[in-house]
Parts: sequence; structure tokens; C-alpha cells
Amino acid sequence: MSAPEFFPKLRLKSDDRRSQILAAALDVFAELGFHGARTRDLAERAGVSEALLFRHFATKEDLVRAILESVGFEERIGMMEDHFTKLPPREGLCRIAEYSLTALRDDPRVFRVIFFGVLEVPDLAGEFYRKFLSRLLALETRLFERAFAERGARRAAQDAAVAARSFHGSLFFYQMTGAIVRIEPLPKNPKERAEAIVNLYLPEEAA
Amino acid sequence: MSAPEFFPKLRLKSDDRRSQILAAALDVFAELGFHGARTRDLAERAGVSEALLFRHFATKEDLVRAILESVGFEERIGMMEDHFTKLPPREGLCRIAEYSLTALRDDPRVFRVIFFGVLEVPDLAGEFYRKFLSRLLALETRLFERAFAERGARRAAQDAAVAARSFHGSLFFYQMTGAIVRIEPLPKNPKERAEAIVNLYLPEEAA
DNA sequence: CGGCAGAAAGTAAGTACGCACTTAGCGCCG
DNA sequence: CGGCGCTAAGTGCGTACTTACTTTCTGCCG
Repeated sequence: MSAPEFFPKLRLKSDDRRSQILAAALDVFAELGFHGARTRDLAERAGVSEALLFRHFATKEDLVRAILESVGFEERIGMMEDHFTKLPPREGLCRIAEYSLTALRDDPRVFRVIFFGVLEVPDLAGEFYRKFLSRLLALETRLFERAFAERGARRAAQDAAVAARSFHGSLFFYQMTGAIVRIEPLPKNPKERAEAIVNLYLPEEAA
Repeated sequence: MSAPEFFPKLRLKSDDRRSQILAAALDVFAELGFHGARTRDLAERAGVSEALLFRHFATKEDLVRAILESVGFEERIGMMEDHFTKLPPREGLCRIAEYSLTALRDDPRVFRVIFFGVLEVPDLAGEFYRKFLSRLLALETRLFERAFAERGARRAAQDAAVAARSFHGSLFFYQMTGAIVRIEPLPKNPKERAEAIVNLYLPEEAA
């Protein structure tokens, strides 16, 4: 659990305190998971009393939800949909993979909180799928459809859906082992690895 | 939680009772997760008192460990290593995929317990990686190495490791969405889907 | 075949403690 | 001086695990 952060005990504006608590909570939830994190830990890490914590967030579950909200998935996925759809499909997929691997390297905490949340808070699983995963899968499926079409129409439409799921699973592997099991080392160079992964599905030489 | 099972209240031999408790626990842990399952639930489902439960398993954590033990991973993976290494690499990979998808369809509970255990019981993550995942990855890597070698030595050795991880991730996707999120439907025909997945990595026509 | 001792299977009723969440009130800033 | 930020000190409930005790089986001796 380490020492509580050493904030000078200032009086903060409500919003500032709120986001400071959120930041601390991201840390603690990532380390300990939802059930593992005690409200005491959360308050301590933020350098405030438990009472204040409950003034800002009615329940512990609300706090996780607020974290996931603050990450801004909706916008991020929207942005991906906007930008990557236009790209050549191969590149679109590279960008998705690179984006995922980079985010993972830069801050695995977010992935940990998601995994913990999805497993430990039953409602969150479906919510996450609806708001995020299903949209990403749809985007990936469209990209694969186009990629397959470009290389001769040998493949059925269903193949693109299967490819998208397998591809997304590949990214999953890194998220899971990098953020949760934490034994496999994360790829040093996300861009390079992203291309290597896409190459498995859409070999360059065949282009 | 549903009604407690309707076992006639027999006196059982220690070993029989033990495995009956294990069976019930598999059910409950799969439904509720490690923290979510109360020892009360576990006892109720098995139709015995909590005291008896603790006579058989010293702690709740021991009980999960015993479940994972009873699944017999060590033997299963050993068997895979023995049999699948000899096969043509493409077929070996198909069999691994098929095995995973079939097991998932037949009893997702096991996968749920693993996921929950790995996330909620920190020690279990490393343990699981060492005993199981790393060995499977090694097997898959060897198969990819051979497959790549057969099709002209264009690829570096590292590629096989990346391919194995991506491939395993693809299986992961189904385990995760099938067992945890439970929105995506599981593939109806595991064998067919297994081949479709392997095809993405090693297209038939190129053979 | 009793019958009886001792082990093994089982339980009802705790216990102690950890945890999410409250209450009642203090003091600083505008 | 009013209200906003903040806290010390609860509260009560849920839960993993125990204790102390009863019931049933088993094997052995006369």
C-alpha cells in the first residue's frame, strides 16, 4: 500500500478535490481491484477523510464508474471511428493496434481498472461491451471487410467478423498479460509490434 | 442463488463429500467470483454446514486452488505437448484451438473460475502463467516456427513468438466474451471456427 | 452374533473483526 | 456570518473462520 501521498493539507475547490480523489482512486483500484481496495485505502491515498470521499461519490461503485467516465472512452472510440474508417484498411488496423499498445505501455492502470471492474462488478461487463467493445469490433470488422475485398473476393463476409474478433483478441493478450499477469514483458516499440500483428493477418508481400 | 440442491442428507465418506463440495464450489465461484461467493453460499449449495466445509478446506482460497487442481491442467497440457507436437504444425494449432473452444462450450464455468481467480487472488496469476499459459505459449511458438519454416524461411524467429501470442489472444477473446461478458454468442461449431482462426494465420491456399 | 469403544462425519451457534457508509460538528474563506 | 470544505469518531452489518458438542459408522472381543 505504500505511504499516503504527501499533499499539503489544503482546502480545495470541490471540483479540484474531486479530480484529485479520482486520480488517487485510479491508482488504488488498479493495484488492488474493486473488492481489494478498501474505502480506507482510497481516502488515505487521496489524503482526505473517508467522509469527504463519500461526499463526492455516493458509493464505491460510483467511484469506479466515474473513473471509467473520466477516461473518456466514448470520445476516444468516436475519434477512432471518425479517423480510422477513412484510412486504407491495413493502416487503420495498424493504428488501432498501435493505439492500444501505446495506451497500455503508457498507463496500464486504466486496463487493470477495466478488467477488475468488468469481472467484479457484474453490471459493468455488459455496459462496457455495449459502449465500447462492440463498437470497436464493428470498426475492425469493416476494416477487415475492405481489406479482404481489396485482395480478391475469396473470403465470405463472415470471415471479416471472425478476423476482427481474432485480431482484437490478439490485442487482448497484451492487455491481459501486460496489465494483469505482468510477467510477459510489454512490447518495447508499440508501432513496430502493431505492424507485426497486422502482418499476421494481412501479410505485406501479398498486398 | 436459487434453492439449495436437494441431496438426501446422507453421511458420506470424506473423499466423496470432498469432491461433492468441490463440484458445488465450481458452480458458485463461477457464478459469483471469488469475493462474490460467500462461504455461506458455498456450504448451502453443497448441502452441508460451513463448519464441514472448513474441515475439508482450511480457507476459501484453498478451495479455489483445489478446484483448479481438480481440473487437471498439468495433465491436460502435458497431453497436448505430447500429442500435438508431433502433428503437422497447422493441424496442431487447429487442435489447440478446437480443444479450447470445445472446452469453453462444454463448461464455461472453469474459465470463469480461472479468470476470477487470476484477477481476484493475486498469487494465482503468476502461478497460472507459470504452470499453464507459458507452456501453452511455448508449444504454440514451436508449431508456428515449424509452420513458417515449411513455407519458406522469410520470417525471423521472433515472428513465431509474436504469432503464438496473437493466436493465443484470439482464443482468449472467445474465452473472455463467452465466459465473462456473455453477450457475444459462442461459436456453434468449435472445429469449424478453430479452422477459420488458424486460416487467418496460415492460409490454406498458401500451403 | 451382541455390544461397546473410539474414530470419523456432521452441525448449531457463536466470535471477532473488517468494511462501507453516517453523523454531528468544527473552522476557514469570501 | 453563512455556507462550504472537511474531519473524528462512530455504527451496524456481513463474513471468514471456530468451538464445543451430537450422531453415526466400524472393527474387535467375548
